[in-house]
Amino acid sequence: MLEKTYNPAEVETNIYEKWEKSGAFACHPESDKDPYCIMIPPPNVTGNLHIGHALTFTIQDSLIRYQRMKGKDVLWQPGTDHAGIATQMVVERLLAKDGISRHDLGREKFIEKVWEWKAKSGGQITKQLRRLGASLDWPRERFTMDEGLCRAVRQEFVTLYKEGLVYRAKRLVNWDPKLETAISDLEVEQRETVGTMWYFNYVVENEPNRFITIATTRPETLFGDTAVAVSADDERYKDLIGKNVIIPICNRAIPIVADEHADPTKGTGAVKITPAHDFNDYEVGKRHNLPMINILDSTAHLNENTPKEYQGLTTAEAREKVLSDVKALGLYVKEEPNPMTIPYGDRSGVVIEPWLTDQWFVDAPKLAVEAIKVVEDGRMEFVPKTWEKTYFEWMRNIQPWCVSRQLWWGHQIPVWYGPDGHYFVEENVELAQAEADKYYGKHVDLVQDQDVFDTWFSSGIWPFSTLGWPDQTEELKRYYPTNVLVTAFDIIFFWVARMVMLGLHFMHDVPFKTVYIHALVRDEQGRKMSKSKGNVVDPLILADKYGVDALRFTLSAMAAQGRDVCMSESRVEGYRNFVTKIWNAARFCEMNQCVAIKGFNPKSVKEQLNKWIISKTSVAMNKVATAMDEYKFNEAAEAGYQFAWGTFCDWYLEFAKPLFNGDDESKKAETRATAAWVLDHILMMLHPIMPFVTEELWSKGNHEQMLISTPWEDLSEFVDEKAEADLDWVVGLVGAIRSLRTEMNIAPGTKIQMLLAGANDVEAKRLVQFNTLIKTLARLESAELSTKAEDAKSAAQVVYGTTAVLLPLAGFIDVAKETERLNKELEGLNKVISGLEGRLNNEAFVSKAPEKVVADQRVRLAEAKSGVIKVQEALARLKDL
RNA sequence: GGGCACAUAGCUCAGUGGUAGAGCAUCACCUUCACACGGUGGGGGUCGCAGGUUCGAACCCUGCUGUGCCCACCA
Repeated sequence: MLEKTYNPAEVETNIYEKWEKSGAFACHPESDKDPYCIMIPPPNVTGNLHIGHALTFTIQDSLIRYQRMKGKDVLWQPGTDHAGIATQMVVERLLAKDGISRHDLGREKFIEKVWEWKAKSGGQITKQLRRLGASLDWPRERFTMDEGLCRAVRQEFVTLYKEGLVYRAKRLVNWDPKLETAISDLEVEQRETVGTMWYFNYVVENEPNRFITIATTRPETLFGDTAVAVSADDERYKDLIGKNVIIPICNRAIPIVADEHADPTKGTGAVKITPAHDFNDYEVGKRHNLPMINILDSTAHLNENTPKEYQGLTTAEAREKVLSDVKALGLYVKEEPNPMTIPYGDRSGVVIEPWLTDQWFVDAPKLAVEAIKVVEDGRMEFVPKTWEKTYFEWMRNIQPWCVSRQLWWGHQIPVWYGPDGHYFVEENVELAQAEADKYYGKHVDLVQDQDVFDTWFSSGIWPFSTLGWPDQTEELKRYYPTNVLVTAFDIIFFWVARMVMLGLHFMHDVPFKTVYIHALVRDEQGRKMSKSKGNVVDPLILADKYGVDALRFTLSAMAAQGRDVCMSESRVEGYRNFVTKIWNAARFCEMNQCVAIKGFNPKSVKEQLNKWIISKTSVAMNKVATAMDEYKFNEAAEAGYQFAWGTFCDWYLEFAKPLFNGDDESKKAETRATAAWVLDHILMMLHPIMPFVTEELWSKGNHEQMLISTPWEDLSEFVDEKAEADLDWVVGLVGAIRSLRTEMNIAPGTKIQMLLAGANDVEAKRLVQFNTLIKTLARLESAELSTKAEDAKSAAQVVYGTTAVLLPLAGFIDVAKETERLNKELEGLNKVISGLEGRLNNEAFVSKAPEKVVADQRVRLAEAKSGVIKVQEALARLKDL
């Protein structure tokens, strides 16, 4: 006997262990089934499951479970990411608590500490994935810094280098002075602020009374100025071009150059050029061969290229000092507020400095060509399609990708330098040493590049590195390209684009055929969740409180395409109730000895009621399947919910009650078997979304295998339109009677008579055939055909299709109230009629609209008209009372 | 500055040319022998605004208003 209420916490752990131990999650490369593969977007190894994870992994697990049931050989590849910057920061913060910096420890010791941290907290996220029910093929779990993947990353880099797609260059990059590393454009966050524009005079060399006024938002960079640019056409400065001006404070002479960058309409039309600290100025500097003076050290303090009294100051301190010094020199003109955006590091939160350094770059523009083409020609598609525009937009404007990071945690770059700076790009030190020995003609000591790769450089090859690449494994051949990548839009650029470029380059095929982009999870008010706002919803707390199934169902039900998912606890509660409802339905079936019969043939059932529910089951299964095939998870969830609750529980089980308790043994047996069969299929169709309660209930049934491994059945052959029409009519009739009863204020327990007027042969037959069902559900003493006009005397009436439902209630009817009610009904019907007539009298509508639509409207008009007559008759009768 | 979304019931959202929907909330009645985490029945919407296309528009087109996001620029 099932417990009175379902206790999710108790069963979830047990069921998951059972699945995992049984090997139900394992892929079978040797099988002859069609493969289906999803690569998990590897979460940060030291991360914690947040609500966004819960959504993306629920979706993936639903797809995986559905495809597994559909008979595919499924691989859901698990793994975690070393997440270079994020992880290094966490460990540095921990060390800082003891007053230690990573530099105190040294690189080797520090990395040891990170591995220790990983060993300690690295299992957290995979435990949480299990809690969520994720059916990942765990024995295949990979880590972006495990031995195989390290080898793959080295090969990736060396191959790209030898193909000329990787190069080393001294360039202006986004420099994070807190983390002391270069970061990519994508890791820079632009924040809007109101800054200040300052105007200074630069005195013209040898002409003490002449000066040029420049405008700047960064006065402190003046020590790095190497020119002042004006427009060649600017009349104000034409004669100054070629002359020098003197930088205030440091009194260095720099030339005035003509350059297109200077816009006569902005500022004063004269702009100071600081090539080493501004991306635009850098381009100007290159055009005019200007020196590039770096005035900052790696922590954004002023360096030895600035006057002594400035050295060691922060940029903010330097700015104040420059301002007061310039004012003291009498060269200050004015200042005004200036709205502007300032770059911040998305991890460190500090202001990013453009800084001139040597870095490794991947020739992304070249790799992007094919990556654009595959989406254009449909070899890869985005769902929803609208994201393709975003993808194109970015790919067509892609910049070289800086892949080196001045961090310690990550894949150290496989480049070795000789004493003279000559370098050797090889997969390991032995190969590099051999090359170096050859090159120098003797043994020399090599030093490996101190930098590591951008994390995305390793996750970019995730779809094939996890399958064994560069070895040509069976798995690689079988599961690449994968079927779908599921992710939120925020990492299309970071990750998706890189995987496509690298997948196409190394595997000569797309990494996945479909990219499904789901919504971001927001709070109830639609705000982005963030720790600082304190509106973070912890999925695990919800899971503990309401059960994982309720959480998963909520996320699926809200995962409509292209929308944000707003998480509200009341929704979770509502779906927890649904889980309970299923549980109780199963309990009810159990109480009535509804046992699944092996070899039960739905085609053999005789009762129309049973044919009806079997047909409805078939339709529901197909709805769920279609929705899953189209990534419409909300529709899949809704179809299962409506069928299980709205059809099976609300109607079928109620209909079945008298049969369960009836005397007809064969009817009883058939109904019991049917109920068990339908319940099993409800468990089946809900399993991908709510795996735990369904498996638990399945395990109590008469089954040899677990639900997770049970094939999804196509039940299309059991659709029975006749049965559906019959019972749907009964359902509608009962609804009409119930509604009328309530309006007439008849106590729910009171049994009354019902007469049906105006029924045709089919309806008359149904009334007889389903008499017991109708009486039971509508709480009637009798349900019969009306044969004579007097039946309608003192009866309350409601129109149902072309029939009239009569409840003889002599003495109970409040004439005034009933008149009002009928008039309201009449009004509604007349409104419908005038609308339909207007349409049908329109020549253009009748001739141009599809036949089916026109015919449909005619039927509705006829129904409404017969309804009007019936209501009018009822009104006339009331007058006689 | 360029681009992409979005605006439907009190709330959260489905609905892409043919009778405006769901869940939650709300109201009334019901402790009926699976379930009060329940049952039954209600109420509630000029589908952001203005035009246009169409026999017919929440849906397609144009403009407007508002909201969100992305990218770029910013002396």
